[in-house]
Amino acid sequence: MKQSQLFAKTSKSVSKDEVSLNAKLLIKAGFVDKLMAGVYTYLPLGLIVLRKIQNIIREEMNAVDGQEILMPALTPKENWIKTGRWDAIDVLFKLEGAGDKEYALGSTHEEIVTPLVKKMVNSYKDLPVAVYQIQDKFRNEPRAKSGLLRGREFSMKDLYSFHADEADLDSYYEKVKAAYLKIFQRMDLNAIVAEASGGTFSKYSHEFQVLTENGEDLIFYCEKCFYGQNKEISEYKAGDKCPRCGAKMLEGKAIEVGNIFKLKTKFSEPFDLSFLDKNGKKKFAVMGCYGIGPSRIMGAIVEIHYDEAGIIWPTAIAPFSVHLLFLGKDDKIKKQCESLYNVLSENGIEVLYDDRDASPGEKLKDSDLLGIPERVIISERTFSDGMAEVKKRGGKEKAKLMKIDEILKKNLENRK
RNA sequence: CGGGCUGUAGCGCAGUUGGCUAGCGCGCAUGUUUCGGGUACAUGAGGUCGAGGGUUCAAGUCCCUCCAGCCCGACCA
Repeated sequence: MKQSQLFAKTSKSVSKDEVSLNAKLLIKAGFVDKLMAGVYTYLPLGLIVLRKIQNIIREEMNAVDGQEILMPALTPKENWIKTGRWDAIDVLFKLEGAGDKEYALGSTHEEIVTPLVKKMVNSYKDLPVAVYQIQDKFRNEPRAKSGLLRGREFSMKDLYSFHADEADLDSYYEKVKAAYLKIFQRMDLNAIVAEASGGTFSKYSHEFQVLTENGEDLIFYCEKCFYGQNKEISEYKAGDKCPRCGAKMLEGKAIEVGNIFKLKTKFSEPFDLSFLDKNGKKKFAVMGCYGIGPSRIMGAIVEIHYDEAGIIWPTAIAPFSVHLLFLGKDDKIKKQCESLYNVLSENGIEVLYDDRDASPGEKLKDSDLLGIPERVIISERTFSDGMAEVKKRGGKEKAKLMKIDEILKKNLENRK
């Protein structure tokens, strides 16, 4: 992509009301635009990042036999009445339609997925089954805040699993837990699995917490084995011994990027999601639900991977893998730069090419701000013998000169 | 939802005890200039002063109501 064509531009300053780090950087760099408190537009670069996050999640959900579906965000009141959550969920957005019909914008989808699965499942032979979707959720938060971390409309992946018995739920639950850890690893996030309130159905749910000063949650975690508990339920204090390995427990602020629950039959009972077992006996399906917030992940990653100059995207979710800069005004050199851009692009390398007629300083600053992992500069200074300067964003290594065709070769290899 | 702060050009801000045609910087347009860390100069476009009401000869400025944004707290199924 040519930077001169990019719809969204960077800005030098950002509204003084933006205090949260992720909002400041993402707005300044032109990844998102705020429409109102807790509601954001994803601009081209931001949308690429969001989609990459969602795709990693999608791959890992498919790998645990999740089947992707897409349920409506607009949902009928009756379903929520059935479970008593029409009044119980105070962040539910409610609205009226034609003929006095009432609706809710989905803040979660148990009320929709359970009757859906009921239509497909009659026998123990139909179980287990797991479906998921990646969709915007709506929650009427009394106080949206912290940029992408707590919004009123936000991207969510929600997986629901259905089992013939609790033992099967338990083993699938562990599988999903492992898949979640893999997802966060792939995005360079160190997630701690923390025990949290399990509601009325099981002792604990599990939260995936990423340590950072700007986190909303307080957790206790073991410095060695990373066993963790949310402070809400924890009886530990900093300095206690870890019950698993005996090392020291620490206290830390963290962002919750995922949460998994064993719902058991809480929803299958009201919707009569039942099946006949081997003995022809009617049983309720046993359920689990598993959520990850891609937009919140995007915010969390910025909160963690940045420096004074801007964002430093982890490779797996960076909007582009190479930021190619042309500095100077020599047309011959610019042509060389352009042909490198063409060759890289034709070979499937994701390149953002700064072809703008802007000063070197401006291009370099913008490049830091955008945070693309590798920067390649072609200018008069480096151009002798077809050389270009290559530098990793955020790394400690110094820039090095490479032949232009080596850069191509290296990128093709990296792609494998 | 309670408490606090804020609202003047796209963004950042100034605007004195109410007083004339509402300014500055960035950005934007045009021209010249410069070209490895937001180059310099010139010219220019851009404003319901958050909205409504009130006080006054006169309101960006004072008063009331509302709206929006941010922060702290509560909340987070």
